[in-house]
Parts: sequence; C-alpha cells; structure tokens
Amino acid sequence: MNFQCDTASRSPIYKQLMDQVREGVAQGRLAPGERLPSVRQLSSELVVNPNTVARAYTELERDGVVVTRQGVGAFIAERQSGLTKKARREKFLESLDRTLTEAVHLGFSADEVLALVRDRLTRFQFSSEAAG
Amino acid sequence: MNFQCDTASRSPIYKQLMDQVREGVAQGRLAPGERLPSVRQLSSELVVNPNTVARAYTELERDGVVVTRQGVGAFIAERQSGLTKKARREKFLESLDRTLTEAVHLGFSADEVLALVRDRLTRFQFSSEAAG
Amino acid sequence: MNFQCDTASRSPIYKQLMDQVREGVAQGRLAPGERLPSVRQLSSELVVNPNTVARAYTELERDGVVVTRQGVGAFIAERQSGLTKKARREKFLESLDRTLTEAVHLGFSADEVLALVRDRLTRFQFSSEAAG
Amino acid sequence: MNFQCDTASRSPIYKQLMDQVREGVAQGRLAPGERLPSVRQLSSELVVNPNTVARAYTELERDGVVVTRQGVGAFIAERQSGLTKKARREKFLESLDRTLTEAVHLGFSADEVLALVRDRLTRFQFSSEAAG
DNA sequence: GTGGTCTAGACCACT
DNA sequence: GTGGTCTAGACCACC
Repeated sequence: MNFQCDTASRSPIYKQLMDQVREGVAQGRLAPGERLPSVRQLSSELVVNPNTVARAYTELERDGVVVTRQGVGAFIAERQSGLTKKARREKFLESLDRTLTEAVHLGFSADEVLALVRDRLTRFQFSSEAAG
Repeated sequence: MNFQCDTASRSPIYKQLMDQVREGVAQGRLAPGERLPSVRQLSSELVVNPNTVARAYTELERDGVVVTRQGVGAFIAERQSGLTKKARREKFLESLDRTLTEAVHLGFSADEVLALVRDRLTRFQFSSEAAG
Repeated sequence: MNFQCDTASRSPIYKQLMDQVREGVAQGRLAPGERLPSVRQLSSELVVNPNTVARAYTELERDGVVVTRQGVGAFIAERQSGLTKKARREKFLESLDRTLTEAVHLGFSADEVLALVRDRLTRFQFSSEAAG
Repeated sequence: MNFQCDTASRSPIYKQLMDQVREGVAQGRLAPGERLPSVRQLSSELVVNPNTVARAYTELERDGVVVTRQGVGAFIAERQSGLTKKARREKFLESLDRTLTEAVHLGFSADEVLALVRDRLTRFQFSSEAAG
C-alpha cells in the first residue's frame, strides 16, 4: 500500500497515517497478517521523523489495529473489538451524525445520501454477522 | 436552542459550539434568520471565556453558516454553499468514508449500517432538490 | 500527591508515572476532578523531559483515567469502563495469576495470601456494585 | 508440559517462556527435578530462534527456578528463595497492589475480587508452611 | 535489522 | 499559562 502525508494539513501527520492504515484495513487493501513498512523505511520515504511514524504504529497497536513484534516489524492484526454493544453504537452514531450534518450543509437530499452510502458501502469489507 | 459544552472532551470548546450550531441547523432546530444568543450571554451561561464564544461565531461566519450584524447580533444565514458539485461530492465522500471505516472497525455489518443510516436520516432536514 | 521516578528501573519512566496515577486513583488518593501537576512543573520537579510526562498523561487519557483540557491542565476522569464482562474478567485473571505465581515462588501459603489480600483490599476504593 | 508462544504479544518471547515455566512450577505441572526440553528441541518446535530459548533458560537459572547441568540438560530446581521475610513480603505486596489497582479500574467490587482469588488459589501448589 | 524510550528544543493551539 | 506536535539524534531491547 502507498502511504502519503500532507504537512500542510491541520491533522497531525501521525493521525493521517493512522487514518490511512484504518481505511486500508476497512477496505481490504491491508489484510490481517500483512506487514507494514518499517518505521525507518516509511519515515525516510515520507521525509518525516521516525518518531512520528513510530507514534502512528504505537497508537494503532493500542487500538488493536496493528500488532508489532519486537525486532521483527509491524503487522495488521486480526481484529476483535472488546467494546460493549452500547459503546459501539454510540461511537458509530456520533460519527454518522457528523457526516449527516455535513451532508445537509452541502445541500444533498436524503435520497442522494442514501444512494451514495449504498454505493460506497461496497468498497468496504464489512463483517457478515451483526454486532451491535 | 440549548447550548452546552463538555470541558472534558478533547474537542476544543469553540469547535463544540460550532458543531452544535451546524447540527442544529441541519436538524431544523435552528432556522435561517433565527438569532443566536449574544456572546456575553452565552459565555456567562456556559461559564467559558467570551473569546471562546466569539471565536466560534467568527468561524461560523467565515463558513457561511452565520451572519453577524454589527451591534445587532448573530443570526443563522440562509443556506448556500459556494462549492462546485464536484467539490461538494468530494467533501461528503471524505466524511462518509471516515464513518464507514469506523463502522467496519466497530464490527458492524453492511445491513446494520444501512439500517442505522435510514433511521438517522429522518432526524435531519434535508433539502428536497438534489445538489451534488 | 507525590510523584517519583527511578531512572535505573527497567520500567520506562512514563509507565512508572502512569502506574502511580492509576494506583493513586484506585486507592482514593486521587479523586475524580482533581488536577494533576502541569507537564512542565512535574517534569522539572522529577528532572525528566517534558515529553516524557506528557506521554504518561496522553496514554492515561486514552485509557480513560485522565482528562486533559487544552490550555487548562490535566484532571482525574470520572471512570467508566467500556469493556465487556468477559474482557474485564480475562484481564483481571491474567494479572491475578501472575501475582499468585509469584506468591508460590516466594514461598507463601494459601492462607497467608488470602490474609494479605483481605488486609490489602481495605486500602483500595472498590465500587460497591458488582461488574464482571 | 506444553510450551507455546504468541508472537503477537507485546511481551518478548523469552519472557513468555519464563512465565510459563514459573506458572507451571507454581501450579504443580512442573515438579522439582523434572527435565525441560532441550534448547534445540523447543526452539524448533516453537519455530523461534534458539538464542531466544537459551536466554529464557539462562535467566530462569539466574532466578533459581532452573538448574542446568552442562551437557546434560536443564531441570527444575528445588524451591528455595534466598530472600528475607521482609523482602519477600514487599515483593509480593508490590505485585498484589498492581493487581488490585487493575481490579478497581476494571470495576470489580471487593467481594468479587475475594471470590475470584479464592477460586483461583486452588489451582496453585502453595507450600503448607508459612514463610512471609 | 527491527521497534521502544528518552532528551533537547522548537513551534503551535487553546483558554 | 496550559497541553499537542514535530524534529534531531542518541541509546537500548529483541530477534
């Protein structure tokens, strides 16, 4: 997978990287067990400090998205959320409401939103069983 | 409308206020032309620095959500997005993809997401004509 | 509360600080809403880098133990664990088994262990209702 | 006894092995005098570097849990702690406090903790005479 | 070679 | 004043 970062963005670089990994996983472009580029390699490629890349990997590991093996490298984890149904639902609705608010302000109609959601859904690797 | 702010949130207070105004507009709880509370009043009500409220209003005006009339007060603007079709679509998809990414990581199925979107859509005041 | 750190320990400094905060909370020596020393103050007091203290606070916030308010300071959070019963139980048993293993190797009898647990329990602020 | 290691764990492999030996001894699954698998055999079985297994054995010997006889193999040592009463007590309480701190943060009540300790105690082979 | 930690010091965002 | 981010560069632990 190809990583990139925009130093002009107000979103911190380590977060940009985290978001790219998360999205890659959600869309199936990064598979569980797959190896991420090494900290040193990616940092020199993106011309950012190694600490910045390391921070992204560390926080992704805390979130359960990545697993690092000392002296070996960083890998995409097999995923399992330890959150309760309620916490999961709340987190998702908060994000969804933010997106719907934006949709209204951008002037979309409800039908357009629904069509775009349906279309976009197909790009993501959803689990087949319900969770909460 | 009732404003509130959570000093424990990692989101800065001025942004929380902006989000509430935006969501209020999107859900029809704040109508175009409606007057917002004065900076002084709201700041004393929420026990925050007046500068913080002023900043929220200023940035909302910059975004075209609010218009302030000198010496009179701040009002909800008529809805109008100066963006092109393509820019609107891109902005929305970026937000949508973020939400779908989160949904996958939280373990939701595609059907669940679609059901929640349908349910949630009814709370927002979408325009009836297509835009993007 | 008094913080300290041992640079000779193999446990990293930021983790030592995290452990002290956690224990302080668990024993009621740090109450929800209480303010922690500022990053700069504590770092100069302990003669460590400000980044090190900041990291401890940041990770405690991710764990829900601390809440930081931009430009104001860091505070002890009101606690609420989002974990499932099963995850909570597993986490606790892993820690407990480690402790019991150590007890055996140190030559304690089962009765001694039980007596020490009973005695020590009184120093901690347990919740009154069962959870997991 | 069956050894295993989890390359996804953040605990280094050599430590995982040490912990398994210690827990095996504490639970009576490994008896004093019992022979451990050879470095070569175990490393090929677990598909890890022989140095990693060797390091686990070396450190266990340093801790008095294992004795290696040159050219013969590694064996579980007779139990004996060279520590004073006070040092033993301190070491145990440090571990216990860590576990109780975690219990509080996980939301357990004191009664639940006591019940789990009682239940779990039965799995370990405690010495019958008091020591600390 | 890999990632993990720490220091020193700079600049920015928030209140 | 507060915390948040980033860089530069060092040293350590693990495999």
